[in-house]
Amino acid sequence: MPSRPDVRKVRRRKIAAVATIHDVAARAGVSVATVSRVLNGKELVREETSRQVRAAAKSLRYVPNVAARSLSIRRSQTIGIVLPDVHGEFFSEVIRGIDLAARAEGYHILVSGSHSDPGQMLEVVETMRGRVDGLVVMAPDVTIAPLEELPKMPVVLLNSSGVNGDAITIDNYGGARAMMRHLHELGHTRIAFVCGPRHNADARERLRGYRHAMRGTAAKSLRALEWSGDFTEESGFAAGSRIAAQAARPTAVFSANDSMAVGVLASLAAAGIKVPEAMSVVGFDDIPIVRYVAPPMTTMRVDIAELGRRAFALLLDAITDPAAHACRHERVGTTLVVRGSCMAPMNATKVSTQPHRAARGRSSSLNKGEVS
Amino acid sequence: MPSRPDVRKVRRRKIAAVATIHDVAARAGVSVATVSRVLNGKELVREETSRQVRAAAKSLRYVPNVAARSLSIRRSQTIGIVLPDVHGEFFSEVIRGIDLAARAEGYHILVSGSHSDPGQMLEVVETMRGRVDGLVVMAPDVTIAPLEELPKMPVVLLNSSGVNGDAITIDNYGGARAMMRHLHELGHTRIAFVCGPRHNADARERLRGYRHAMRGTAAKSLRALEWSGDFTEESGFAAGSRIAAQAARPTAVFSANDSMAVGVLASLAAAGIKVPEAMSVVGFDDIPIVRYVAPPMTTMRVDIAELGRRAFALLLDAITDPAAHACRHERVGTTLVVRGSCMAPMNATKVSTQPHRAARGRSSSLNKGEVS
DNA sequence: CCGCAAAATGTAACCGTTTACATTCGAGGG
DNA sequence: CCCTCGAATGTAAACGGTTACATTTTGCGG
Repeated sequence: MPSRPDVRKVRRRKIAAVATIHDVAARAGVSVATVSRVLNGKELVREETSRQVRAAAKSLRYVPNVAARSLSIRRSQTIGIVLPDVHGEFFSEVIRGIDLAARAEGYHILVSGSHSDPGQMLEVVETMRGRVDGLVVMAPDVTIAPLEELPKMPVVLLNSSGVNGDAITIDNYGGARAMMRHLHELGHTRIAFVCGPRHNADARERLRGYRHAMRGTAAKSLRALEWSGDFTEESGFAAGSRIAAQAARPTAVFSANDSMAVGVLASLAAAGIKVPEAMSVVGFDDIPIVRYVAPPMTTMRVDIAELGRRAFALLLDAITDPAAHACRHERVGTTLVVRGSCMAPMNATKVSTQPHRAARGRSSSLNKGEVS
Repeated sequence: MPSRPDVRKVRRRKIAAVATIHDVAARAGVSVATVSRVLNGKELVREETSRQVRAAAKSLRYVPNVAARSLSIRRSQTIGIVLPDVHGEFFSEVIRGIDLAARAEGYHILVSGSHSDPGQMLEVVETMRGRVDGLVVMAPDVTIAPLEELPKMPVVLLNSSGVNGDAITIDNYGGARAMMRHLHELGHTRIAFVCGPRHNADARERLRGYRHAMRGTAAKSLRALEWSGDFTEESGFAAGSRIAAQAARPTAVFSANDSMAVGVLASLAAAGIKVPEAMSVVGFDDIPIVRYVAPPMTTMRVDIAELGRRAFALLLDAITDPAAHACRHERVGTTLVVRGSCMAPMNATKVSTQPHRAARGRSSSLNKGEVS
């Protein structure tokens, strides 16, 4: 059966609609090794040969087969991003930041979202094995523990409480303290707080910052000023409604994130409570929309895209040299953005009229007034 | 040199930290073919053997190497999503919709955003070749023409004007008509329109719907009622400010998307014009935030996640059977969501008090009042 | 007990690269 | 003119699966 091989060859060639490195080699009159060398630009090749190869590749519209390449070099030039339920501007900003940074380095990104429980997340991570060189995992409310089982794959955690690996977090505590300082300086003492999800790391830190700041004030029954929420507009609306219905209202409401603050604003409007005259409202994150609610909202800006950028940078370092890579925990700062949603309470004297200093720590800086 | 091969073998085995199909085969005492058969569940294997193989795989924590698999079967089980500059809730919703649908079918998604010009997009698409089995391309303002060059890769266009391939679009025209009908029935005749980007397909269709509806009215100098915008809050704010400054103001403003409508709302608030008493404002898209602005906004809902889902379904069909696949152009409907941002103009009589019918065509339906 | 089809399993080619090592080429020194 | 030594290039073995085809078992009627 000397004809069998030929039959196969022919069939294969027909199926292969795209040129392979062999076709390029044949066309250029060189070997596949040379083609590979030219195209990867690593080793010595005569200029003349190089030109011919490049010409052949172009004329055949040759594009290397990525699967074969990854198989051979054991790298996929792709990183995975695993997110909890993807929605809202926060996540899309993170993706955007990573995407930009990754593309600049020739990396692709594989995205998977909508994971509420660790089990499902782990499953997805499993299916990503071999497909990605590293992972950015955003799991603000699950422990990292299950991820530890992953074999030899660089992972960067976003906004997680895990401390054993690479991680990038927002300076939530510092930001919350800075916001409280701002409110205090305006003269507020009865400040309510709308909490985020109980198991969310960001939410917890913001709450911690709030509580720390409240400790020094004269307000009694502090817990009575805290309202539960889950980072959604709805929950903010609900909390705001309850606050509005109170007899002795606080003079300011600090919401653990902007989405809830928007909900608070809507509920106060519905209750006929004027903002900021009757009550000040502030948020956290500086999502784009808060600039356009009425009144424009004072908030702590978090540079989310920067978060993504830094995460990729860290991951890339871990990927390129796993041995030399030292685990790091970076923190991105926050910036106070003052808009129209707060003012000094009606019958209270301002504590201080001079501009307050930048928030404690290098990671928080101050920015009065609208930013571009 | 009989020892060379051995040296290699040993080195390889050390490097290979993860088990391969050969390891599983050895452990189970069968051939690799059998392991492959068991794991893919396609062909006949004795139950007993199957059990052993599965046990061996589990004990070795075997995970197939995707690169090898793609190389062999010429499929990557991955689809690519190419978007223009990724930001805002719209894009994250699209991704979410596709992600959910894709995961259910065992597909992964490779995302690339932030492409403003066709050239850059084409470049990205090129680097995705071989990495993905198909593409969802969202290019509302570039022609499909350059994408035609792509060799044999299924592509589904989102919100594009190209008509030659698979595509999914929003029923922008029908939605705009339905919204205008709503405004007319409230008694509005002088209705301003804030346009989207000039080359954006969605924006154009919405404008077309608006213009068609205005044709029948008594309003003269129709173009004077149209204001330019680019889908951003800023541009909406700017347009709103100019409208507010006019002598003879319109009684309603129809914004080509919600983001701009939010900007319009903010500008009217700043100008002291009450909404909806002095002026009605409506948008398009029903992004989550518009429920929480003051007043809550009336808008045309677009089920964006559904858009993503449908896009994936179409793509999957094209991928699984390219030959039998017939190019389709699907359209997703819109739904009127009435909230508090519009009412009958002050000194005008309502044209009709009876509830209007569903928008013309099966793709638009009517929904009065808040939806869940 | 034999023969034989069907079922189960094994063998090895192939997918398209990369790359260690082998080979060839050409120039300069002896 | 031969030898040596780099530089340039070629050869072929991986990478880890899938699968067509070959081979071995099984089950069963005769």
